[in-house]
Amino acid sequence: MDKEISKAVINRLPRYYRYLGELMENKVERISSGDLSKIMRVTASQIRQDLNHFGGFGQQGYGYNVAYLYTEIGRILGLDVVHPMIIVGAGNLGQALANYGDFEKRGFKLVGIFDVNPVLAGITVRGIEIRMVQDLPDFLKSSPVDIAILTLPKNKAAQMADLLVENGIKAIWNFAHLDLDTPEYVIVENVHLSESLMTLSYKLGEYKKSHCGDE
Amino acid sequence: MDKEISKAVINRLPRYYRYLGELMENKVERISSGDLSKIMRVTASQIRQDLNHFGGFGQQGYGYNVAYLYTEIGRILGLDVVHPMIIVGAGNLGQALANYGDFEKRGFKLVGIFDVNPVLAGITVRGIEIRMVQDLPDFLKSSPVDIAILTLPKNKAAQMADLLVENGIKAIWNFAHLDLDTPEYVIVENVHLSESLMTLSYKLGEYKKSHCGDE
DNA sequence: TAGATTGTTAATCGATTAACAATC
DNA sequence: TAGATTGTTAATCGATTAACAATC
Repeated sequence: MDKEISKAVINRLPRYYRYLGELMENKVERISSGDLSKIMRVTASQIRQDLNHFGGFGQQGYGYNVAYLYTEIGRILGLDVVHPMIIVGAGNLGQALANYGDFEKRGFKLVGIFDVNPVLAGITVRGIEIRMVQDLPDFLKSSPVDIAILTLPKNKAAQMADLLVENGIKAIWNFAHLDLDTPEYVIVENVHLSESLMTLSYKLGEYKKSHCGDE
Repeated sequence: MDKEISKAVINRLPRYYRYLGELMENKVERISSGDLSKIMRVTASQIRQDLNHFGGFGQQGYGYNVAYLYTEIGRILGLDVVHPMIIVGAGNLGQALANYGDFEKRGFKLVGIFDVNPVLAGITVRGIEIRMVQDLPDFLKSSPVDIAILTLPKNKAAQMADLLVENGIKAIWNFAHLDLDTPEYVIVENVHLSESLMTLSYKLGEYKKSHCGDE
């Protein structure tokens, strides 16, 4: 059953899901890979190839049923299941993520917020009280948590990742600016914002070089 | 001079930069591609290949001078130049990014914050007053801005991108959950947080399948 | 000089695209 | 049935890795 699907394919799945959601909002019932390819600006071949990793969702001569495909991709992405999450690091970014309600719609349910800074203790964000990390081990014993969102500064993130793993966390959404050194079974998804911004900066430099006659 | 460097290489550059910065902090003066490959968990071949796209930074028999390579990569990434930025969308995420001081260290200087919500008018974030988007065209006429950070909700982001482009913005760091439809010369770097989280969710599902005997 | 390590070419691997037979 | 469009195999393209001659 397992053919080991490549990272490139997985990364495209949420984008398909987003576009299918939009098609549904626009009451589009069916779509061919050709039409979808025009909207998404990828090749029809890639769409068919990608989807077929997971099964034949389409029908020759007809195309794909939008609602059906949307549901199926949602299921593949695990959006049909509730994922309890905690945020570790209740700074600006942690609080911003806590306040972002859209995650909940997709089954990502925030169940706890933790920080190391006593000043934050007891403050409530979106109805959830900020706890101290000392309480984390006990909390994890009594509440199932699928995903830990790590929004602590770099210098505290490494040891916190260790603590999370020791206490049974299997998946970390890492916003700290370092690569976590976790056991291979732990799933880490990095969001390195500063690296994204540097990539943008690089392209800007290329653009300016080509448009201002420099070099 | 231009051999069109692939996106994969560009995306790795900031990571090299980060590791070299850490080596400098640890007073490491020189490093070989072999040693760096062990630390970064990539092949030495890839490191040499990547760096050689931009010139010969190393020396046979010696390796690479850490400080020199760090500076050079910084220059390639455009970190030796100040990039004035504005934030458009002063919600939780916009304010969190505004408060993140590390960008400034790398030359990314926040010069303005804008929103459409009058309630936010006049509130100051990190010394910068939130302005209304009506003032945006005038602001851009009088102040040079390299990068616009778009942290508005999806339904307002598309038209705001148009407005930004009309007023001369050439680069957008897009946090809105949609693909912007901008002219080809505009540089767009997307940070689709919900898609990153879905990817994590997918992997979690795979993990659970393989460990809980399901399917 | 001898040893180390780069820069660079060649080989491999994987991902994308094209093509088309199967079939709705 | 005829036309459309998928599922899937084959061809192409690009990126990664290996190898090694050049050279510090």
